[in-house]
Amino acid sequence: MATMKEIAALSGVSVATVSHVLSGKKSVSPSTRERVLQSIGLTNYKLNTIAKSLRMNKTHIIGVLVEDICGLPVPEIVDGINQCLEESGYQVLLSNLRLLQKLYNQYEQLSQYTGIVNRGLQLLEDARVDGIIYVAMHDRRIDGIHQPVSIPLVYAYAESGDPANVSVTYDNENSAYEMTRLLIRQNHRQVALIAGHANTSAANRRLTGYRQAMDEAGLPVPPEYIRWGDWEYHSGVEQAGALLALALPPTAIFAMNDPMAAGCYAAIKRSGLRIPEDISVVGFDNREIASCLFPGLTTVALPNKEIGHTAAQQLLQRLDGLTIATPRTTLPCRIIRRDSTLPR
Amino acid sequence: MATMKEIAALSGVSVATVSHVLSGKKSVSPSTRERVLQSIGLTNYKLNTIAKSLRMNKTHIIGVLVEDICGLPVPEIVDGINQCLEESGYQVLLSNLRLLQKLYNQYEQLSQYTGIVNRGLQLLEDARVDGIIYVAMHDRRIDGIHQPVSIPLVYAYAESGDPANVSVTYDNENSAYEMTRLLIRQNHRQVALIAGHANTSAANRRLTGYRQAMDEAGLPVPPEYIRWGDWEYHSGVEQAGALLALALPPTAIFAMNDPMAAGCYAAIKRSGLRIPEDISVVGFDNREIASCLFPGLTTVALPNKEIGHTAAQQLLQRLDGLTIATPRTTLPCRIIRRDSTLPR
DNA sequence: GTGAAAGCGCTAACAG
DNA sequence: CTGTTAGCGCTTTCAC
Repeated sequence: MATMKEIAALSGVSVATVSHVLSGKKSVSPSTRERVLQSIGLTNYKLNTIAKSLRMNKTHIIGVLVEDICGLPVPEIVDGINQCLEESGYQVLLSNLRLLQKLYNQYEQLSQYTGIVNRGLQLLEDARVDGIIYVAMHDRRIDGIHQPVSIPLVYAYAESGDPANVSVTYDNENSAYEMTRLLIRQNHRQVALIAGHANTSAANRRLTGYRQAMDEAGLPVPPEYIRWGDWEYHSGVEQAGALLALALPPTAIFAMNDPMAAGCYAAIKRSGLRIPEDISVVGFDNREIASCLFPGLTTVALPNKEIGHTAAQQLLQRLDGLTIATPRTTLPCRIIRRDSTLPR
Repeated sequence: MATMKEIAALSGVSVATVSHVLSGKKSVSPSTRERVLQSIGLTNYKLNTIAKSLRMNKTHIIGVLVEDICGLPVPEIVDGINQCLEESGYQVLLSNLRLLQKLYNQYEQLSQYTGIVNRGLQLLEDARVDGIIYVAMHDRRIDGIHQPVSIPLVYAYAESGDPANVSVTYDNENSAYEMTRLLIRQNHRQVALIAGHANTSAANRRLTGYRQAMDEAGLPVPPEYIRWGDWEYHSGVEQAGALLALALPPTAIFAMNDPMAAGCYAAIKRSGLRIPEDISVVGFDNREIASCLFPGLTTVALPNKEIGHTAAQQLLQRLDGLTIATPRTTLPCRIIRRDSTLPR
C-alpha cells in the first residue's frame, strides 16, 4: 500500500502538496493537482487513517457498548446507529459486554455489573473513540456508570440516573395506556394484566399505564386481575390459567410481552375457549411470534431503530460542540393491530 | 491524558525506558521501574493505542462485515466472535451492510450486492484492520467478493466459492436428514415437506437431506408431498392446507423453518386436527416461536455461536501465520425435541 | 502555489 | 541497564 511519500516522489512534489490536494483545504495549481491525482491513480495509494488519527487526535470512530448483542432490541438499535453514522463517515467499534452469559440475566446485582461496564468503557476510551453510545437491553434507570472524562456518552434504551446525561428510550407507560384504551374502547370491562418481573422498571411503568387507563374509564381492577409473571412463556400459561379459573374471568388479557401472550394462547386453547371470540389477548414487543400465532397477536412495536438513530444523532451533535436542549428523549411506540381482539 | 513523555519527565528517565517497563521486553532496574510505575499511578496515563498501531503497523482490530445485523443468525454469530476475541485482546470494528433495507431481500441480484460488499470491505481495509470476518445471513455459496490484498478474510455462515478461502458454516443437509430420520423412526411413512424458496441453497440442501432419508428407508415421495413455500408464515398455512386436502394426507410435516411450521399449526388447527395426536409437525432454526407454540415445536438449532467462535479462531490462527489445514468447516446442528411429534 | 520542518505518541535498533 | 536516534504516515504552520 503506497504512502504519500511515494506519491510525492512519483509526481515530483512534496508530501505537503499531496496532502493539500487530497484535503482540498489549500489551493493547488490545476497542473500539479492533475499530476498528483494521476500518480494516485497509478498506484494503490490509500490514506492511512491511523496516521491521520494520531495527528488529528480524532479517530472518527464511535464506540458502541452493548450489554449483549443477543438482547432482543439490541440488533435493531445498533442498526439504527449504523444508519445514522453511515451518512456521516463515522465507523463503529463494537464492545459486547455479553452480560447474558456472564450474569445469567441476574445482572441487576450491581457490584459485578458496574465493574464489567466500566471496564468495557475503559477499553473503548483507550481505543480513542470520539464518543460512546451505551446500548442497554432492558429499559430502566442506570446508575453507577463512570462518566468518561473527555468524550461524550449517550444512553440508548435506558435512562441515566443523572438527568443531565443524554438518553433515548421509549414510552412504556403511554404504550400500555394506549393498549388498555384500545381494549376499553372495544367495550371490555374486565381487563386483566399479566405483568413481567415485579422488580423491573418496564413492568412497573407498563402497570402504571394500564392502571391509569382503567381508572380513567372508571373500571375496577380487582387484585386478582393483576398477575405477576416472569416475562417467559410458561408464566403466561400459568397466569392465564389462573385467570380463567376465576369466578368472573376477564374478557380480555393484556400480557406485558409476546411470549407470555403466547402462553395465554396455550392456556385458552386448552380450556376450550376461542381467541378472539370468547376472549381477547394482546401482547407487547412485537416479536416474531406475534405474527406467527394463530390468530395474529395485537401488540405494540418498539421504536428500536429510531432509538438507535436518535442516540447517534445526538452524539454527533455533541461532537459538533452543540448541547442537547432536552437530554432525555422518550420515543412513542406503535400499536400493531392483528386479529386477537374483538369488541364485546 | 498523560503521555510517555510526561511520565519520562516526571520520573527523570527517557521515554525509551518508560516504554521498556511498560512492554516488559527489556530488563529495567527495579528501582527505576518502581519510579516509573509510581509516576504512572500519579497521573492518568494511558497508552496511546493509535500511536502504537501506527508504529507497529498492527491495530489489533478485526473487521466484522455483516450483511445485516438484524439478520436472524447474525447477533449470535457476532457474539461467538466476541467471545473468542475477548480472550485475545482484539477489538471489533463492525461494518453493517444493512442489506435487508437496501436490497429488500432481493440481494441475490449480484451486481448491486457485490458493489456494496466490496465497498464495505474497502472501508475496513482503509481502517487498517488486521483481518476480516464476513458474516452472511443466509447459508449459501458466495462469489465475486474482492479478496483483500494483505489481510486474511474468513467467511462465516456461508461458503466462499473459492475452496481455498476459509469458511465456517453448518450442516444443512445432514440436519434435514436427521430430522427426517427422527420422523421415520417414529413410524411415519407419509412425511411431507414444506420447502423454502426454491432458489435458495439452504432449501435445496435441506431437500437433499430429506430425500436421502426417505430413499434410504424405501419410502416413496410423491411429488405432491413436496411443497414450495417462501420461508414465511403464510406460505406454511397455505401449503399445509393443500397437504391436508390431499386424498392421502401426510402423517407428518417437515417445514423447513419455524415460521412455516407455525403456519402448519394454524392450518391444522383450522382443519380440526390435533398436533401431535393426528399429525406431527417439525420445523427448523429453533427460533423463539418454537418454544412459544402449543404444543412446543420440535426443530433444529443452528450452531450460530460456534460458527462465530470458530471463524474468529481460524482468523486468529491465520494472523499467527498458520495455515488452516481444512479451509471449509461444517458444524453440526442439534435437534431440539419438544412435543409436536408422536409415533404412529 | 509550493515545500521544509516540526511533531502527534510510540517502538526498536543501537551505543554507551 | 539506560538513553539517543530514527522513524511509522500524516497535517500544518510558516517561509519562500
